Amino acid sequence: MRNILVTSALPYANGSIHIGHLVEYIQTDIWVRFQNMRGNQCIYVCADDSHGTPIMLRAQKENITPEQLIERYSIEHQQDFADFSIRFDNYYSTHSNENQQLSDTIYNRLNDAGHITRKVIKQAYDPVKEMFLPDRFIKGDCPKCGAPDQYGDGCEVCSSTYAPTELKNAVSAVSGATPIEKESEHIFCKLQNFEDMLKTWTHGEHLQSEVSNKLDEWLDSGLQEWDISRDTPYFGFEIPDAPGKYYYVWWDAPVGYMASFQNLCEKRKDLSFDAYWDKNSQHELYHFIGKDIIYHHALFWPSMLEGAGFRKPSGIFVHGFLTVDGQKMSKSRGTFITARSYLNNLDPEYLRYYFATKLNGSFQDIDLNLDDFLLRVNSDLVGKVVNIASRCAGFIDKRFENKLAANCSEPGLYHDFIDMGTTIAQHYESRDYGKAMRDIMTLADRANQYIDEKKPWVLAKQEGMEQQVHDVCSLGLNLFRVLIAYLKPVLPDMAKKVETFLNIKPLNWDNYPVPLLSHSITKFKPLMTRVEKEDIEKMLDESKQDLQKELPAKATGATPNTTNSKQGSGDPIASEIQFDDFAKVDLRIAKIVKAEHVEGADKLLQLTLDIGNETRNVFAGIKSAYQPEELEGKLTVMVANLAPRKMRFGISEGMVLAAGPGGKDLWILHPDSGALPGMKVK
RNA sequence: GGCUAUGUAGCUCAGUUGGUUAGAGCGCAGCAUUCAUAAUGCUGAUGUCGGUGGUUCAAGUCCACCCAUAGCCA
Repeated sequence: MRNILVTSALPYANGSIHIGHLVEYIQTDIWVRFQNMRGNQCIYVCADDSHGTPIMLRAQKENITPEQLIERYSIEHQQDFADFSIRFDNYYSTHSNENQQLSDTIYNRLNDAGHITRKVIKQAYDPVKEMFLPDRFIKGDCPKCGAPDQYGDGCEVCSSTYAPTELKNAVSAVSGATPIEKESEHIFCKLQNFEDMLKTWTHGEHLQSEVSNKLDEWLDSGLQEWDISRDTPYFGFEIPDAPGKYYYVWWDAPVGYMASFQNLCEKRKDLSFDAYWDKNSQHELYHFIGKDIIYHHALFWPSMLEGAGFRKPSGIFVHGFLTVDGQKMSKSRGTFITARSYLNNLDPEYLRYYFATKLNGSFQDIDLNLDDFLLRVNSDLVGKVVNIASRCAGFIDKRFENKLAANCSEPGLYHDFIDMGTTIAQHYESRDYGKAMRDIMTLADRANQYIDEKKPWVLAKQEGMEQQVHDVCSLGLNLFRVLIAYLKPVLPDMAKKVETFLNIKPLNWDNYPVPLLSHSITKFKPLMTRVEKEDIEKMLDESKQDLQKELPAKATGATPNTTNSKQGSGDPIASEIQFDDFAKVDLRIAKIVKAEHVEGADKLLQLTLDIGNETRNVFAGIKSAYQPEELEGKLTVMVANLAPRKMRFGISEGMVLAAGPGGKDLWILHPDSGALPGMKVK
């Protein structure tokens, strides 16, 4: 039995969990469940990351204490995780006694060993608010390209990086005052003392090769001293020998892993803190993280542990980011989806499965393509897997009183399924869940092929074929049981339902090699329903509404003059495109020759458009704003080369252009008089 | 700007150390089937493997440059 301690990165306690976060927690949870199913002891701990300037300022803005703020998010985060079946052994906070003590221990030991130094640095200071400003809280014009309203650390327009002092017309985002430069003594950790250790460690099979490559860049250019202190006011822990100085949030954040585990040890007598964290521990320790925080986990953290005489991680598993429909999550597109808005509309197991099909153990970004998501989940889980049980269970119920056959008719086939378990386990172990899912679906295909080949529904109509029907359907359910065992780390809720249906003990990785024979099962109930397109759309709408709620607050803060040009839309301008991109869209003047209601459609009008050489049939979602009579005879603009789209009421061959938030507030475009149908808009 | 990755069928992705006509799933088309939550089975079409050069008997795979995308730069 292996003893394994696993962590996911600590979510920051000033925002909600979104589906981007969930990639990591789902990836980790699957791995932990897999390890436990194998009979290993795998402990999974996490915590909220509760310190730092953003939390302090956010709490001030809301007129509450930071403690109240982080308590609120702690409750929310844990509820979200629980509802996605992410099962922590302990979920704690970095704002805890254990964390403070461990942070101090590590600091003191590093200090005693001469790894800590102090020097005076100059930093931006807000004279009104009387605080030093983190880069993110200074805004100004980019020194390279002049773009206004950029953060102090880098420009989002030309993506250059610079020091906040280089910003032009810099202002404090906290008070609006012009920052001044002020000196202060800071405390540094001498990372260069750990350079040799890190060079060895980062190439010692603890990391993915692409991560080692990335680290080489930093190691080759030489490590610098790391600034680990921040001046008061700061929400965090005061450094023992430095009044008014606090640990930088990235100091005590990874210590939060240890602290959470220590807190668990206080509750569970069978666990020993030292057994896992002692310098000579033989237990395994893994951190799952995103690719943005490699630095902190693969350079700083091992140095802290080494310097303080603790063990270093056995491995750091880095994953990529999530895109939605190929793009960064966007609030205006509704693809900035929080865990809660997903849960309000869709089954969490859909997402667990979909992420599993995409994850492959590298730090490539993964894409949630919503059309693909729907097809994939419905096809694989409902059409293939659950269907096996569904098509066999009826026979077993109606003809055999829910009792399985006494013998296994095709031991060869059954053993093929069992044998595949070795490969699938290897894929899980190496976090290549995509390959595991593919193998499982190949087996599901084989089970369906087998049933189709034997055709129990035909046998059932023949005299004397009862035994065969019984054998085929019993085997089908036994194959299904094996598939569910393989899927259990990904789909724990479905596995539980199947355990009830099959009347069996909880499945683990060893208790299925013998098929169920002469075994009584319970009545089959649908195990999973299909993803519905409308539910996805409802989720996107809900996410957009969340944005609308945020907007008014922002708008009132600005002066009327500057908002005028932006009024009517909170949508930020989309990312820059080239002329070629624009030229791809073929816009034409169209004459609305006919407009009519569509029976059964709440939002659509059916338009017949004349674009010169041809007429087009277009369904437009403008019923709430226009009567058909108002439109007939008018000219408008349409996208003429949009791929035709099959809708419930027919095929739509393009779209007309309109602006507005929706409902009654919707206005279609009209060209100035003189334009003729078919003219290209350019 | 530097670095690390990524770019393969409509979509999502596999492609081991360079080696025959480049694969899978979904989608699409046709046929079969109706036990099953319109779920299944069989057959089929689809690719300048981001671009340009180069190394080689042979390049999706190696090298150089370029383009696009993502992230990091304490």
